[in-house]
Amino acid sequence: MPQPRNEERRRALADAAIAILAGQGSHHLTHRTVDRRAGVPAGTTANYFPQRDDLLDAAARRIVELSVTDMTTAAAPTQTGPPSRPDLAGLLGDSLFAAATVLRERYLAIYELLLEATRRPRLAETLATLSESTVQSTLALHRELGLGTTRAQVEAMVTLYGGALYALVTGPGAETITRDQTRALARAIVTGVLGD
Amino acid sequence: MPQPRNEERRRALADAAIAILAGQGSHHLTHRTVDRRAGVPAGTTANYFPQRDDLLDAAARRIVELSVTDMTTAAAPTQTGPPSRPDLAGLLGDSLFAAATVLRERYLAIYELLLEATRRPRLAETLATLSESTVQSTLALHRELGLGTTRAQVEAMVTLYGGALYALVTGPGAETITRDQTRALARAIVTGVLGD
DNA sequence: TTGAAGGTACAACGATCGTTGTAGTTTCGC
DNA sequence: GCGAAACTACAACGATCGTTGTACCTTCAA
Repeated sequence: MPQPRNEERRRALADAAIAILAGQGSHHLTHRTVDRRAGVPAGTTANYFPQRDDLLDAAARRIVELSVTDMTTAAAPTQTGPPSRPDLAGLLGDSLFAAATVLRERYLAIYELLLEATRRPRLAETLATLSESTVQSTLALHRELGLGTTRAQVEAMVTLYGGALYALVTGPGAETITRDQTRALARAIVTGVLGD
Repeated sequence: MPQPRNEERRRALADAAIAILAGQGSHHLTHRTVDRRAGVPAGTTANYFPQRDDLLDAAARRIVELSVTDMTTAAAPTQTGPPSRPDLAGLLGDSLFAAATVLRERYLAIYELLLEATRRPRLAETLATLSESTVQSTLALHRELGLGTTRAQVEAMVTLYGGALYALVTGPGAETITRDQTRALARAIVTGVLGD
């Protein structure tokens, strides 16, 4: 066999699916629209992901892959110095800003998929790994910073972070988001959950 | 003319549309599925809301109507005593619990519509009134409680509240939500935004 | 060089979509 | 009562949907 499965093309199709989810919504995510967006002959997507469920799951798995890559590379260059609480809020605020602007498309797709996962156990399972990875990665970061944050606290922060991001990404004026705004939200999240 | 427009039937169709949005998602919201859900002859929904856009907007306007009704009736029986900060967090926590359980269907529909509003200015405008009403009502409540909360603070709290609700409503185990959990989230929101 | 296996392109199925048109029915001003 | 106006039911349009089947092509083990 040439390749067991054409992974490159699978990735391209999944990326096209993500772009459609963010740009047109799950209502317009079909085999044929993915074909057109990816610039492949009609029927290609149906060959790779015969059921619509397969297509949704492929988009979700691609998003998990992208997010995990981002998390591991972002965790790498943290210097070993002892950054304190304000740094944490600043870090979180900048992360929130980036997520709401540069990564807006990806998160719009995530929120589409999360809603769909309400009725699709398979999707829910795939996306659960994303949530778990985020908690794990955040917990590791806090440990690295010498903070004694508990898992429950991290989960609360992740919940509030993801929620605030939803509001930012879907809210009016998604182009008018400022770093001050996201920093204020992050500060509220950090002090609200961690105290002080 | 009998009635200028059959408001009762419009309401029934909008309610059916909301139920479908929450239960099957916007992908399955069609004229015909609304007909079936509402138990009316095929074609009825298309008569009342000829374009799909009209149907989405009708669902959104119905949700605004229901929510505003809830807010005004909930604001009524507040005794004039001076409840303090912990009461506020408790109030918000209980409200969060109710929203995530009894009102879960409505909020699932809202989050579907908010995502759709990203590409439909008309929907965005309708839903903006819901957000504005919530802020206004919350601001009035805080004034009534003798708290000097600013509009920016209320907006931050509403953002975090709506976001936390999204996580609760879409997250795994939507049936395992506890009042302790929502109270803890509410406390974090209140202290995070208001300080202390 | 051959053959099996998987990748690829494309046609086609019935079902459903969004939308429009058109007869019948009901209601109320006159 | 009578007629206009709105409500109602239903048929139908072309387009697209999800899905399946089928030929052709490429690649590599034998």
